[in-house]
Amino acid sequence: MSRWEPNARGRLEQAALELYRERGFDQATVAEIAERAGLTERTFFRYFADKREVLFWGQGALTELYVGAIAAAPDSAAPVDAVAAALEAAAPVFQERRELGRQRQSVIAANPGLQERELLKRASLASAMADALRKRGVTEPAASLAAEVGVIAFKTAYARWLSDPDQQDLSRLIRESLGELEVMTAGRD
Amino acid sequence: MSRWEPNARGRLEQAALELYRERGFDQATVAEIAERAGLTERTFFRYFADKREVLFWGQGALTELYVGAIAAAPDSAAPVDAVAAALEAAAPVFQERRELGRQRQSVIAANPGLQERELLKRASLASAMADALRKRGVTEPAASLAAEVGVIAFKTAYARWLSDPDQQDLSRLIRESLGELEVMTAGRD
DNA sequence: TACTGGATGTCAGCAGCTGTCATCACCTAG
DNA sequence: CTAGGTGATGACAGCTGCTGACATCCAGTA
Repeated sequence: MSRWEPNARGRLEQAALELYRERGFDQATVAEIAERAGLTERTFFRYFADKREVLFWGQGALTELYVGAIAAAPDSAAPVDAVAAALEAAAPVFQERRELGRQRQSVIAANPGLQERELLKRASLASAMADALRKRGVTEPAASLAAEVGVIAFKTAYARWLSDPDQQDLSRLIRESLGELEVMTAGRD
Repeated sequence: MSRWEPNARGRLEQAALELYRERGFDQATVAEIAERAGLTERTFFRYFADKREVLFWGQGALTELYVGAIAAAPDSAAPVDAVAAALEAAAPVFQERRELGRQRQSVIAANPGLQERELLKRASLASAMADALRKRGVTEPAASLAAEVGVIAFKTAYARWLSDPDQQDLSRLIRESLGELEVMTAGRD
């Protein structure tokens, strides 16, 4: 394995996920990850801002997908419906990598630091979707609230979809979660 | 300032907030904080799990307040209403320390690491409230969704209350946010 | 006075992360 | 074919957050 092997980032991602699963996030050192990928610790930090980020890289591209879908929603769509359309547009990306998703989630679930990072990613997704809604003319606080509600619905649906092997259709679960939220908040005085 | 001055934790909290504001979170070292408080770095880490936690200590007691209020809500109250009652029950705690809240938030807003920690605290609050709802017989996913919705409403209301000096009544803002959420999710098909 | 327990100090050490500079592979112009 | 340029990687030094282990100190109590 000489210098300049292709796909350094991918090798680092894979090595990290493996080591985090084998010995736990805290017990795996960055030096070990880099070694397994045939690189040095310094190079790891050139690709990823920190030891956690290696599990979350790719969120950026996903965010663009959500934002694009919101922008593409028909003018007549209510804020929550535009968000719902975006969530469903992104669903296939997850459907294609269910097993990888499961592995990632089990690692994250075992470490509070990783949960923090995931929450931050979710928050910045909500913020990006709120931006996209504002560009459609939605005012605050409706834009932010719609985005946050969407993120909650997705989170709930995704967790159910990952944990129940019988569930096939992530989009359906997303719609169901949004429906439950509607029932929930309705009928107050 | 000899050993055994009282209120070590309080001195550390104050010194930390001061230093974080003076030079930024990253530039302030734990050794400096401890020195300003008349203690050592090692002692800092006996009181706080890490450098961030010093800004969030006290959440535990607050959580008990929320949970207690949910448990005390009348049996007839819907899940969201029990949560709303809890949020309003805790509001006075914040009303009493508006200026401290502002300072804390400005420090947190300037540092992603601190935002992560705040999100984690919020998530664990939501989780505790969902637990409390389940003890009232609320089933999933209604319990979790109601708790999450409540946290969003509080966050929104608190931000508005902090940033607008004209706003006096945090409870009123909380009710308004919940109302907006209701309008938001209503009327979908 | 002696003893005990909890709080604090001291010291050593690892691991995450960063700045800096050298080195290497590849590309292109001449 | 060679010289230089460019971007990726390595090597090294250093700071800081955080932890374990053990010593030390103060306050109360028998």
